[in-house]
Amino acid sequence: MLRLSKLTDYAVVVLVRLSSGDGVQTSPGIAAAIGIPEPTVAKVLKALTCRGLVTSSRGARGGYRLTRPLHAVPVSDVIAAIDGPIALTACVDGAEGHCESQGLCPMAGRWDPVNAAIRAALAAITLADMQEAAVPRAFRLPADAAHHLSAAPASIPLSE
Amino acid sequence: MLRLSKLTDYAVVVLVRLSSGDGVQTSPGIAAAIGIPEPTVAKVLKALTCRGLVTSSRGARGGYRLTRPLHAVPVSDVIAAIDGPIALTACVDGAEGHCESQGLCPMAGRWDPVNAAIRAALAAITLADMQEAAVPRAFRLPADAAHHLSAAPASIPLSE
DNA sequence: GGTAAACAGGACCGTGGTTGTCCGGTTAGT
DNA sequence: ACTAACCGGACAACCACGGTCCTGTTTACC
Repeated sequence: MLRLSKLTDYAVVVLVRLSSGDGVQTSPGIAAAIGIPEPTVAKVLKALTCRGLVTSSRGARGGYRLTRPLHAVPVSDVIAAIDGPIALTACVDGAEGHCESQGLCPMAGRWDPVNAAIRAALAAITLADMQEAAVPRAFRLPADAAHHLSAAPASIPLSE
Repeated sequence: MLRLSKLTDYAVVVLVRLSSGDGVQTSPGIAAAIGIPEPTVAKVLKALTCRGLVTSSRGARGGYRLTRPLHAVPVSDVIAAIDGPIALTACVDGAEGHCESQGLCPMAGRWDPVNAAIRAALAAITLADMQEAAVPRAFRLPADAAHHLSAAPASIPLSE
């Protein structure tokens, strides 16, 4: 299914949340606002900080702040921050010491154009694009909504 | 890493192999030619047959044959055959009864443009494009090639 | 100066999906 | 009739991801 890590989905939600509000926002505060367990939010924010998408202030009254507005953050950056480099297979660029055993591999490097195409596609979409995209599909709570709430009260699957 | 299933990689190799040679090719024959265990090749071919990318002839002298030339097979078809529908998250199109718990989910449907972009990118690349892509990078056997051969003799990681 | 709030950076398991294999059944040539 | 090959499903081992927790370290406030 070309699976994207769920953490990446969380990251997008967190970043959008961070864009609302002017000051710094704490990890527990964000977690409460978007309904994701705090440790998970913290892990996401940690990764985003490493990649420079957000800045952190330590100590009491600390928190996180966006370094760029949403329209300057391509989705590819978020994915790269959480999932690592964007590549469909590990057989790319800097892959050394693997693959091509006994020279039989007839596909060495063939995925490169595919990877490049996907990278380009993801770089062209910013978080602002995603933010203004189809919201109407949300809030269509089906009849069994209560069932789901009781079934999984703690974790809130966002785009699951 | 935006992981693509390894089976999909195999599928590409299998299809390229099928394009060489005029008649039908048997599953064991293909397996021997590309160095992948036969059961795995059979599983891949099974999925490709279901999606109509190859046709099968049963019985003795049976085998598989391409239904389309490589330049008419977009990568998206191969991925869809093995990995299922192309979507970064399960929160798409026909996803029902999940997600949007208690209406908190602020990102419902936001991944749709991203999915569409990736689908378009993958549909624009055919197996012929991949076939004629960078072969030179192959056969650059490093010094420790022998080590790898002895380390993993049975399975041959193609684009791993 | 002390305390509390918040980030930093690990380590830690449970779970689910993928991988790879195997088996019996069916079809069609020889 | 026999054999070669596909068909369909089931099954175990493995690995990565998801989620949690714990121990520092930093900083603001009392």
